[in-house]
Amino acid sequence: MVSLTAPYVSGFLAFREVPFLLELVQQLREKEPGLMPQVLLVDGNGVLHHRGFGVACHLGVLTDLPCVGVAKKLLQVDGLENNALHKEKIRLLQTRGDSFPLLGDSGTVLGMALRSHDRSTRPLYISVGHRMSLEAAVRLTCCCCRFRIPEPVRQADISSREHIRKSLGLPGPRTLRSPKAQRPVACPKRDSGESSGEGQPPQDHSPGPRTASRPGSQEQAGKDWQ
DNA sequence: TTCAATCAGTGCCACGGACC
DNA sequence: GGTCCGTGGCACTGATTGAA
Repeated sequence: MVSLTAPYVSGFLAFREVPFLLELVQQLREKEPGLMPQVLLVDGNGVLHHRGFGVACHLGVLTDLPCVGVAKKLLQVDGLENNALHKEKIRLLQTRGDSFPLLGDSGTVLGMALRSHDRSTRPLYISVGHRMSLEAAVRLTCCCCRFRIPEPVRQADISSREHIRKSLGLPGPRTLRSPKAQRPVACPKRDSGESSGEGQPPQDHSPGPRTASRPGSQEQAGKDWQ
């Protein structure tokens, strides 16, 4: 379990999470070199980013491993918008493996929208992170999909949530899905009062807002799935 | 200048539906 | 009928914008 001290800033996810991911990759390289992944699937964007250098690029460059950015929502950069035309293109994705390029106003293809599962109507947004072509990234991601989310990312997400629950002593999933009161109030709004009240999760784990650190969300990706 | 509303990106969770 | 998964919605952040 790691504690994220850097605040979340939209578009700067890499600065918040990459140091921890890099450390884990380095630990793996030293202690279990046989388990080193050949490719990293990152829950985030690569070149599909405001500055063309998202978290997948950061991690790929620092680890020198091939890296793919897999986003679940469209990052609206370089003229890319989740508008009616985009939704129409999504609608035309009929079966698993169908995709269309994400062409920015600058004329460059920033990534691909991929239908990863027959039952899924929402695409994944694949972008190049490091040392990999877009076509290979799309093929690899598609091959990793049992469901909509690539299995490495999905398993990492499930494992991290379970780890958090155990660490915080929270009940398992779907056992205490109480109404909003149970939702952790990370940081009360400006003048909403300091009365945090009960029903709050333990505070010592989280130095800042959005503290529920998600250890191993991305880093697990490469470890478990090769 | 201050405050409220809005925006975009992200994480979390309840709900509905598919599958066994 | 129970379990599992995807989707949509809500809450959070900082930035931006417009009104008072």
